[in-house]
Amino acid sequence: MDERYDPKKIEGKWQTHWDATGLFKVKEDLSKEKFFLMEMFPYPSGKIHMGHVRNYSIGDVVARYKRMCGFNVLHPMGWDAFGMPAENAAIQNNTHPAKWTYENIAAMGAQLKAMGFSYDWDREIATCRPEYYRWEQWLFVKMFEKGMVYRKDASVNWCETCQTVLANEQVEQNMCWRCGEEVEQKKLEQWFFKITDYAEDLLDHCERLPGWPEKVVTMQKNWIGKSHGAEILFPVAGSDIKIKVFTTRPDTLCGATFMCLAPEHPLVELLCKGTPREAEVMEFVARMAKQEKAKRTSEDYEKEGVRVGAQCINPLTGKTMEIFTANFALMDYGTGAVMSVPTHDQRDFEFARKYGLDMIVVIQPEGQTLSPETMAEAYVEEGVLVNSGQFDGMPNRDAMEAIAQYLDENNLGKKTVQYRIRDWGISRQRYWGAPIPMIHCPTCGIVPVPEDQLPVILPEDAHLLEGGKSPLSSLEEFAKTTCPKCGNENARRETDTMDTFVESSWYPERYCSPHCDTAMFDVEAVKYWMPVDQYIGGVEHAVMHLLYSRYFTRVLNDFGLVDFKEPFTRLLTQGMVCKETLKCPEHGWLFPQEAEGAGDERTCTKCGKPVEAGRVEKMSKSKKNVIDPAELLERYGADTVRLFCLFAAPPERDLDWSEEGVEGSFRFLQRVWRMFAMHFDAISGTAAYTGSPDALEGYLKDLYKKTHQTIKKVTHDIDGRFHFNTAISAIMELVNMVYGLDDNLEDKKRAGVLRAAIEAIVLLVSPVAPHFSEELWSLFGNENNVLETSWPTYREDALKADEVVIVLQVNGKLRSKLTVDVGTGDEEVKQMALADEKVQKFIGEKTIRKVIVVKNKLVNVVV
RNA sequence: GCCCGGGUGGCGGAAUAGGUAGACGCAAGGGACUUAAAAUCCCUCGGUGCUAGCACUGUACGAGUUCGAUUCUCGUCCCGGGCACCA
Repeated sequence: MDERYDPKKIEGKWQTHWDATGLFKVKEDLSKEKFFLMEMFPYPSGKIHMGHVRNYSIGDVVARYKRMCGFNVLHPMGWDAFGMPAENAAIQNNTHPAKWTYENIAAMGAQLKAMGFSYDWDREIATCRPEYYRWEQWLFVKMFEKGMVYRKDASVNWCETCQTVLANEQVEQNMCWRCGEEVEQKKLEQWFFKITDYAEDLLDHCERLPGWPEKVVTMQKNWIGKSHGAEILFPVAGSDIKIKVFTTRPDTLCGATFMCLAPEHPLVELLCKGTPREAEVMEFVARMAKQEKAKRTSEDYEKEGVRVGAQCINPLTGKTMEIFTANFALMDYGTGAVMSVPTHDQRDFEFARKYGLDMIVVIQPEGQTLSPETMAEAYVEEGVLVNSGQFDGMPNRDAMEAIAQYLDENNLGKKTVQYRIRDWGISRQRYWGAPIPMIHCPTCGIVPVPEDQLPVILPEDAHLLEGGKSPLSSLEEFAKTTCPKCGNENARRETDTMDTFVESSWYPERYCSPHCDTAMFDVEAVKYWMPVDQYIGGVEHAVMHLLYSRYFTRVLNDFGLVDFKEPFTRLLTQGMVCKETLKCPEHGWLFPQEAEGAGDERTCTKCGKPVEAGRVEKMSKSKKNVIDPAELLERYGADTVRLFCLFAAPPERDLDWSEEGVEGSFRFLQRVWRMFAMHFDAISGTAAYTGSPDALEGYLKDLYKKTHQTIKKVTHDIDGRFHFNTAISAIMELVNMVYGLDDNLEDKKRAGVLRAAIEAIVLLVSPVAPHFSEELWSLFGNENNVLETSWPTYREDALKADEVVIVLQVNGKLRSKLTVDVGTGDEEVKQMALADEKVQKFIGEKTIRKVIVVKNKLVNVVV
């Protein structure tokens, strides 16, 4: 064998071999226990980045480990292939989104193969292919027929730069999540999925996701945002109109002294119409429509409102309340109307002070008397009701229930719950997405495309328009159609496409039978494989993608297509890949090669100014701190890159990139290779020793035990815990021990024990460095692949040590150590401890008050 | 503001039913091999003090529980993330 480990000589060879023998292909096999492992599929942006490498390296370790443990492992990969970057790139490079996308898929697929990931590539999917989105359209029609999809004219988030509508989740700090442009409001006819119908179920099952990180579950719960309260009707003075409000504090009802309506509330216009206030109110409404969302996020946000010129009646006290329209009242939460209780709500308090409105205290804290004149802020704590008629004296917690019940009995309101989550707006005014399979007929209205006419294929000959606007509406060959119901020839297709989160909401199911052309998926295959046993991806998808997937699974469940509700049993969210940044006071972010010198002394090559070593931050092009996996692959090979990604940090934590660390990982593989080569002749003709440790002695006995202890540790670290860094550490320790081999060539069992240790090392490291292990494994003369070999097992009798070190403490401080046989009696150990010279010294003249003995661990003498 | 995480050597990180703090790796220093270098192998490596073997001290900071606390409790500070006019 070669003296040196050269990844170039072995990685390509084994990749070809694995591919040719179909090693990674799987099919349903009822005789085996299944394990469905998925990593989040990538957007085909051009080439893979370190985030992908880390994510997929983690996944591949689990896949290979589970496979060796005897599981039938489904480990697929695909492409989240629709989306805006393709359009942007197409406009920029004068190409077509499809061409750009398919080329990227080919390039990135080759890179993933070069990483040696064990995907069943026969199951590869790309969401932009009609074979895929066809079934999404099919489901859309089914959902439409069942009333799970609807269309409404809605005020939506509009990004002028991207010329498209954004979902609430795609708006961050009122900026577009992709381009950073400020988001405006625009009214458009939109398609919505009724995800709110499932709000309660989605929330409820949050408690039943024990395999998910708590953080993600919490974020989902916050997003759904359930609050308990009551709906209350307030009659408008001198009219039949009643204003419905939602409140979480029905106990404060008697303190409600005014009412605030959202500017978009239909009653605002109705109530002010024909009054002297009309002009001012409508001016306010128009102003709010323009700036409301932008104002919401500004720091120096000011509560403001105008009187609409009408009053309503507090249903409990009969008092007249002024009606306002105010900027902080939101039309899309609750009922768009707020009963304002200035004494017990800080926002209402400020509003009332500003406009000089009445305040009535209705909750009195124990041992204190609040009065509206002297209050500096709203009282929001617990207390007892006052000024509330029949409810006076009642603790406010009880009053919530009592008042709600009273309202219900008198038809004035009812107990209810509200959710923060809104229906999922899926319409996108974009080209590169799945067409919404609907037809607008002048006579029949909205008509779904019949099943036998699906898929509605996205025309690939469309010319993209400057500014990113969708060309579909102006593409007559596409838009013009006949109504499938009445044959009207002036019907037009829906030209909006679907949010790309729709595609990723059901791709696990598709992986189970990716070539099924008679249905969304083969129900039996899904029954076998689903749900996904382990899903791995970035925490940035904690809300949107994961929530939508959970929702879609429920929809499929309602259609009887799947028999489960939760798609992902276990979830691992891995941390980001970060690297040091460099900043020049004049030239901003610098590439590493733009700085000269070392450490804190570096200077900018352009201006000579001292370079500030910035913080370690997530790799990004703009900060010029990215590492291209392709270069690493070329220099070190896939196994080293994989090893470093797994060794440098536990998966859920951020990983700090270190060039020296990669170098160290490479050195480790080199070291193992050398160890193997060094002992190869001595052990190649021998079988690994598998007997009892008691038949061995000295170093060989220790090495044998260390081997089995390592197998146990690595197994436990990988299985469920995912602490690959400590697993690798353990293997390194074993390797170090083999290096410390004392050359007692006389011992006949030497070769066998050595072989046992080295075989274990090769197998244990194989999920991390598969090509490397495969090569060494084959040098042993094995015919089968490592992946077809069983994961090593350990002997219980080889785990326990013969002797243990007992820590001797005096008053809790370490003073000495003692080596005794395992299982030495407490009393004997205690006597040995007391007789210890150093212990004696620290006891000195003092009296022994107590001696604590912990078996096989320590003795603590208290004086 | 509210809700979650997290603060351990020069660095990445180990160790928690409370029981030797710093595994493993990186960086650094020393030695061996070599004509030399690279590569490799071995050793040292939290801080302070000296009589060089010890002693003291040390897991963000301050208290507490305990024979014993990185681990449990309370308070403070800092960092990261999520939510935030949600009625």
